[in-house]
Amino acid sequence: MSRELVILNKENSRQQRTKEKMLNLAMYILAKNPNASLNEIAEAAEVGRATLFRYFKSRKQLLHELVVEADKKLEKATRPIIEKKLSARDTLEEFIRVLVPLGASFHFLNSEQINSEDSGIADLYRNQLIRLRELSERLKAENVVAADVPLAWIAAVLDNLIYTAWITVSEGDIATNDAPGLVLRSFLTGLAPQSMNKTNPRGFS
Amino acid sequence: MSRELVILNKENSRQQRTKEKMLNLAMYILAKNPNASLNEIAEAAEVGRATLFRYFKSRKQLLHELVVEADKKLEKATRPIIEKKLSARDTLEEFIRVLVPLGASFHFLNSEQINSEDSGIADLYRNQLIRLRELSERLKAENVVAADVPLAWIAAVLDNLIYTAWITVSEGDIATNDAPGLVLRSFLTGLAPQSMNKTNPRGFS
DNA sequence: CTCTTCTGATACTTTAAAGTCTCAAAAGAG
DNA sequence: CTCTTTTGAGACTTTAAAGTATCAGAAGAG
Repeated sequence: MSRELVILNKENSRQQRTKEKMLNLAMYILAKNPNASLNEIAEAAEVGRATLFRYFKSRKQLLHELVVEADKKLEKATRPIIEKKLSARDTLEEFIRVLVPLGASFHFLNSEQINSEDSGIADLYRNQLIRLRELSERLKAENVVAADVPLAWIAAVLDNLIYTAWITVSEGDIATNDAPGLVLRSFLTGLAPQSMNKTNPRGFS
Repeated sequence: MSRELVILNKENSRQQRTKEKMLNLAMYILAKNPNASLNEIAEAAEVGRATLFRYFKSRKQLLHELVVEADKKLEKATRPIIEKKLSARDTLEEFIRVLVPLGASFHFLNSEQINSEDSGIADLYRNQLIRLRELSERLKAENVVAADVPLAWIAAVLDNLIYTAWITVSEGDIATNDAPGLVLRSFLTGLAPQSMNKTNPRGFS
């Protein structure tokens, strides 16, 4: 008769791919509209509603897995950067580069929509906030950001610029490759023309 | 027997005040969480759920009135500025000053949550977008913003900075009076120190 | 104080989305 | 091709929020 009763993901099976597709599209849809119905998500992922429920026993669990997923992606993207022990300025630059394409995950984890109950999740959320705050502190300490700017403002602006970039790209209004440069530039020197002798901050053109 | 069957708002009656309280709190709550339940809104406004339904026959109508309200407020705040025919730079400054305190209305009207169906509303929404876009265009034309920055990015950043300011203030993280300055500064010159040389400009302490 | 208006509480119905179940058929593996 | 796994469709139940109705009592006007 049949084998295992447990659904075991076998390396890179069909199940694995289906699940990933659902997670990806769910992230995409929910980042844009946090209260999208499971119907919309299933439709976007091109699977039946039943399949969604086969892999996630409830909306809550889907959300949970998305958060864990988002955390994993962000961790994987940012840890190598931190380990390079660059200057705050260079860390910022590399952070922006990797975070803009992860805008959905990033904003998703940063948004408060989720943290209600679910103790384990609150930690990931808190970690994320702490990371942002730490970077903000270093930027101030190393004089990359002016001393008189409140920490809360630095973190909030960074978060929002990254999310704005992601959404603007995903709606086709600006080019993917322009986005990180625009974020860095907006954040550090603003959008006014660099009238004086200011040199273009390195790297971004 | 009793008088009018129609509920007629008599200048500044109790009804008037109740309704305004509900509209204000609804705006506040919904700006933070677009899918808050009517229960939460009623609670925040300190009225019974029944009263909410007395004044707004459905959630949809509440939303509708909120949009109209938001549009009125924004119109009232910005029209005088436009009529002054200032430079783009000064217009921007005055816009930011009046829009930050109206952050909830502003972002509410700008968010896409609503525009579904309801033809009349779509117009207000479109007008709002056009106003933002026009300002962005003028900023570019008058060289307040660098020529190579995409219009979509200017408008998006402006929208988001204003909303971020409002929410940061309303959560108590930055002072009300600091907010417009931070927005203008972030937008035009960014958060980096304004000094010419990279090393500490202020010498020792 | 008296009479009317307005409100809050509560119990009720309706609706839309969440969640369950079944089955036939598509997709893969051998 | 055959046999097994996995899926999509759709019918069904449950749940939570939307929406309705009623009524007793608070608030306000004269």
